[in-house]
Amino acid sequence: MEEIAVAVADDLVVLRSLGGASDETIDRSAAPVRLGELERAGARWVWADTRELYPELLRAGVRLERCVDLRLCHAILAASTYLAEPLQSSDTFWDRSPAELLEDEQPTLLARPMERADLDQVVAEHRLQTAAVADSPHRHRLRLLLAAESAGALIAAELHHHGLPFDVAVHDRQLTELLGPKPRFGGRPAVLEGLLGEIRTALGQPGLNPDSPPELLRALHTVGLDATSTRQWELSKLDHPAIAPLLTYKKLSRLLSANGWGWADQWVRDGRFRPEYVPAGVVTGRWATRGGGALQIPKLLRGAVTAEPGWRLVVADAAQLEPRVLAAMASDHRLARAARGGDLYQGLVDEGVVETRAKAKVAMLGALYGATTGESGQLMPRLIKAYPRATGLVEDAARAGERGEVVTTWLGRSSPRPGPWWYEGQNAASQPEAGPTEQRRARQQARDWGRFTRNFVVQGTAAEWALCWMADLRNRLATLGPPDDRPYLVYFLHDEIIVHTPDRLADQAEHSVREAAHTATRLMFGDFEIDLALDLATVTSYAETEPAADIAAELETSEESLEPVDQTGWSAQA
DNA sequence: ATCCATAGCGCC
DNA sequence: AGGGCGCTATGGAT
Repeated sequence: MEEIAVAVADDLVVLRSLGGASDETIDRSAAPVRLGELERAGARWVWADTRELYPELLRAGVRLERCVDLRLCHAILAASTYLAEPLQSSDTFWDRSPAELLEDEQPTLLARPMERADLDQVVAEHRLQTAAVADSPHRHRLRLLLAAESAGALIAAELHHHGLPFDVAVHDRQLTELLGPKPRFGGRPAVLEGLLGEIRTALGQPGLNPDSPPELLRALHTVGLDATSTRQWELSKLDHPAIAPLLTYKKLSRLLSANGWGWADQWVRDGRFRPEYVPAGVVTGRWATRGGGALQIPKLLRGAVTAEPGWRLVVADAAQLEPRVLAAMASDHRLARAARGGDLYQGLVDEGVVETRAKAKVAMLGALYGATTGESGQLMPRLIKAYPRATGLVEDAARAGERGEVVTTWLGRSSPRPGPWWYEGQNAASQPEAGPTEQRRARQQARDWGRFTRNFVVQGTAAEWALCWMADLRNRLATLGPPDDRPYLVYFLHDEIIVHTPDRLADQAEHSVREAAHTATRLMFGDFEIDLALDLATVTSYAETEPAADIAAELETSEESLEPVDQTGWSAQA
């Protein structure tokens, strides 16, 4: 496989085969054709930032199979405790994280062009990274992580390029059903207007604006309700005729402002919702998104996500991904046994750890998030007794965070350190003259950071699994059908994917989704027996998955066949 | 007019 | 008094 370094200037693209030496300079407009040729000859692309060039290649119909996104990889390697020596670039160009760069890109008047690396910088950084990884005691894990991260960069661009099929007519119908018809000249829809009247009457405040929390709070006080906030869960405990319409109003008003007609006008074009995906936009390695709030499409509106005629949606999510990943990380065979089958929480009940599924869920999430009080905190001792290895792993991560240390995911993404103020606070509190307030605050801050690091290792490793899953899936799908008529990814959200597939290939797409999950599990955890169960459905509308998934989670356990999987094409295996 | 922090709620 | 986000409206500050 030939590695080709790529640097982008304004109108030019420079290529250098890392096996040879001579550069090739082409017009940017010629890049799709030239890169397409080299791609077919088996190139792997090495560049500073996938976003520099890949979107326009996609627009020109060129899909690439493999790349190294040096900036994303640098961010990992600059922090990873898996490196024997910290990555030392003398070139500060690479110090700027992807997230930082995105800040710059905010659509302002001063929109600066993206900072660019030249070809020598690209080649030097690639050498540096390759050498650093080769020296690492965990080189296999790091190579897998970097391959997955880079594949993610390609996938993110492709997801944006394709967009999620979204039917604005269905969306309009749903909104109309819930809110009343779209107001023709602005203003509130009829249903909201009606609720507003009820609220104002019940509270005796004809001019009340319930969208203003302080104003609403004052109004509640005047009718003798002593609420301390206007949060849903607090309001719902109050007994007053205004409460019911108020809660409905808040829900619908939220829906209107976040995902109403205006939202659809702004974000849906030509039947596709195209958020921008930001790989590693979250410190744990999860992706972020920009635009349209793609991380929070309300379940209420998922019916508007529909396959095109002759196509279907394969919707899959990894059930209870985080506790399963934790079991594998900790080699906790007993937790892995509870995870066998579709429902890990039910597994805890069957193993006699807790009495009900609901308790199992609360206890497990409490362990992952660091709950100390309430029902979850009460259940912790039983969880610790039953699963000392799994709980021990997250406890260790929490303790490390409380000491201000760095923790690292399974494949090698390390946590940031708290800011200087955090260490100063800890230091001050440990002095003999420190006051009780000072000490209490420092302990609080230590525990807060511990909860972050506790969750970091699990959330981050789950994100790695999801990346491996998607990367392998992408390659499998690329082998099905001709380019214009084959399944492709259209959505990703932490542990859930949607594939848009021609009807006739739906079965193969489903199969690929399962196989990719097995591959991801095997690549990350080798022979450790852990079942990463998928909830999977082929549907016409995204909404069809919801009730089924809920019922399945409550009542059933689905069996997964563990078939052997073959070689993967995207990861750097040793 | 524009920036910023906060409250609140949606998702995992 | 549970981890991670994005987004909107509000209201005070500039």
